[in-house]
Amino acid sequence: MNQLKEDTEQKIIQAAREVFIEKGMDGARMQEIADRAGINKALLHYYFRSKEKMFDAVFQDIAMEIIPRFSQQVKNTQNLQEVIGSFIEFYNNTFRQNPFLPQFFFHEIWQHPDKLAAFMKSQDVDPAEMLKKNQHRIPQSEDTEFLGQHMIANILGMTLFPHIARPLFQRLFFENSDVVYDQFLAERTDFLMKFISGSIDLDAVKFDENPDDDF
Amino acid sequence: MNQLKEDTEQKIIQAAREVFIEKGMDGARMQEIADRAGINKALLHYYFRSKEKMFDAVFQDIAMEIIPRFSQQVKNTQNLQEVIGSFIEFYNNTFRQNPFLPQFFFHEIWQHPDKLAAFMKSQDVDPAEMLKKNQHRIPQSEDTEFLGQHMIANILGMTLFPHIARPLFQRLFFENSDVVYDQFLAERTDFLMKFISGSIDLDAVKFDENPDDDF
DNA sequence: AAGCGATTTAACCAAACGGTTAATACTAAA
DNA sequence: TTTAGTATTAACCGTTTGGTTAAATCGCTT
Repeated sequence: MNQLKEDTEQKIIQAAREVFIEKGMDGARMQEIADRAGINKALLHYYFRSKEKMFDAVFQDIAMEIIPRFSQQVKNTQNLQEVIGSFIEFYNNTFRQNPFLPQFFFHEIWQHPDKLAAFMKSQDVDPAEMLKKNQHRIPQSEDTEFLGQHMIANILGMTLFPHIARPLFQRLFFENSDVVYDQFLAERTDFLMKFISGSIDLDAVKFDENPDDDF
Repeated sequence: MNQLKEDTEQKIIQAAREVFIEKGMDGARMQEIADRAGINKALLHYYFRSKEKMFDAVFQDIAMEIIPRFSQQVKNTQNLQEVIGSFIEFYNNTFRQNPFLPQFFFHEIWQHPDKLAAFMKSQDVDPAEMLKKNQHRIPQSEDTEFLGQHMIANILGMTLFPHIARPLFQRLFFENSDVVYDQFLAERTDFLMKFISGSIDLDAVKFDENPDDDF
């Protein structure tokens, strides 16, 4: 009985997860979640009292799955190269399996930033503190006091972008081919590592002086 | 009369724009749009037949405002440095004024990618073609045939990220201070230009070997 | 097999939603 | 000032929505 209960709860969470991620909190319908879970709609309210509470549970479920796994992966690395490498690989794997996930997270970032930040704190995930701890190892720049923040933004941005913009980017630059895009993503880890360590010569890159090109 | 008509139409579009951007297509309510425009709800259907058509109009309105302005700004530049510079500046300005805009675009990217791609084509905005035109000026790499795509992803990612993740990023790394974050954004153009041209020495950046740090 | 709490369902509900209608107010031309 | 078309509104409508309820079913204990 207890086993069955856990079972249904998991079926519901799984279905809710799919729908919430694909459609967003507002676009999701309780009926569709019930249908996908293969149960009656009233059961949703039996397990989770309201749509909002259900969404929170789903979010927690997802975050608990992603954040600690990522956190541990980073912990086991020591220099920047390693961090970046495992970081990019982690995201490539995660998002290839769950394409809607980034959009889902960004929606939360904008609609409930405090809740999200509080959740991270509650899980002892505190990037700022980690930055502070390593401040003395980051070279001082006369240009900025935010070198660490800039670099984190760079790495996150470059890693995430091909995933969060995939549908458009794939259409614009890869003839909408999944295969080619996956190839592009696969070689990206190496490319970024080289790019970040400054070994790619960009002075050679010049744009056409012909002014009639679009974009 | 014609003047008044244009007036109300603009009032509606303006209000709809706000609500759609803040709440998304699904989260937006026709009543709220009417309220913000200071008119009766039925008028919305008088000008735009349905919610969906109204959303399309709003989207077109926004896209027509952003894309050509950006397109022109890029056209007037010749080398990569200039492109990147004007590009970053453009986004910093645009998104500081419309913080919800990136989220809005990404939602469209995932929910209606074909519509978006078609719209760009209809506006003669074709980044792929521009890339092809300049292919011979991009250095050939033995590692990848997608150097151009990688670089565009890098620049877009690094530029956009601090905007699309702002609520969380600002809380985690800037004690949620608008002033400090704006300062961070302001110095970012310079930082990125230097970073991209490879003049920032990252070999000096090493992470602490102490394994008990979070993140 | 009877009893009992936990689980599941069909039927229902009030509120909110996008959209319609019919009547009114406005504007400009005659 | 009448008239005709446009713009605007109040009231209404059917549907969908998240949520409730009361009854049925299941699984276990005695």
